[in-house]
Amino acid sequence: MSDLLERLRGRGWRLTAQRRVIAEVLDGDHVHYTADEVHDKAVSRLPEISRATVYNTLGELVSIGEVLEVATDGRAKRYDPNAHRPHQHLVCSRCGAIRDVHPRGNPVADLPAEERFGFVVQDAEVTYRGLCPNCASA
Amino acid sequence: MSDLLERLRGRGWRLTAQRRVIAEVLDGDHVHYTADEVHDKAVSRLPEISRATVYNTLGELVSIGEVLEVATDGRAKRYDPNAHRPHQHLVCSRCGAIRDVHPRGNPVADLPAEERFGFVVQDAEVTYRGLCPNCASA
DNA sequence: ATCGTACATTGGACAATGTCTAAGTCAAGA
DNA sequence: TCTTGACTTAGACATTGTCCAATGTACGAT
Repeated sequence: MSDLLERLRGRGWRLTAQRRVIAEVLDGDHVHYTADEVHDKAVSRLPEISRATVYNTLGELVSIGEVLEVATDGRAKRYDPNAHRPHQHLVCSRCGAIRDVHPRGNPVADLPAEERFGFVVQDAEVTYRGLCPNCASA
Repeated sequence: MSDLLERLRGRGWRLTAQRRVIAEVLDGDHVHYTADEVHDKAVSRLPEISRATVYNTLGELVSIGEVLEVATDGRAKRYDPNAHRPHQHLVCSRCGAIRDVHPRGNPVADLPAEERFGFVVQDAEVTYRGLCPNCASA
């Protein structure tokens, strides 16, 4: 994620303190914060950053493909900085914990032509559900 | 869906006019309404039905497994009456149209043990994304 | 057939998440 | 350093969902 700011500058983005802080918050593996969580963490580094900026910036990062938007539970969307390497998600149905996972094979290939209804299928998003070690033992 | 009311009675549910109307609205294949869409359609048959009843009833139908809850886009959840036969969803990224589809194989089998992080994996939900015939030709 | 009661429904307040706008601020090129 | 257009801000507003106290009603018991 350290070079995200460089990539953004290459796209003509202005490098503001707000964008720097948001990029820092989104750094790491298995990071899947909601917009408000990103905002909370950003506020602790830059107290006057506004919710609107966080929403705007996340939306822009998603639309240029630097961040993935994940809707695992119909509640708030979560933002995943690991957009450069394809992966899927494993979610605990009890506590909501999320891990990035890499299944074998290509799910799109498993959809037969006669099940495509004339759609141009671009990709597939897989959400595995189960119980995390903590919740399974409780 | 015609026998849904019978199954509900078997579970000790009271058969109210409201529940009957909601069951009627949810009848059919490729039905994926949001709660408010269900409410709108129900209102046209039973004008005084309230939003709270629709939300309550949908929530109960989901918790007993008669209806599936689908979060395809992080907006409103959609409700799928085809809970008895396993299937996945194909969504148009442009207009949001949804079809039920039946891929080959079992996606859970494609997740290697070393990618499970100690989770007890119960099932997998696959969302195929692409363009529907209308949007693809436009 | 009617009655009593536990269950269902209602409306409206509230909560959570997300969007929009007008006005002020600032990064970066000239 | 100046200028300017992009960025940020605060807060109003929109959408989706939840909760609660008051009211209504389905259905077994009488």
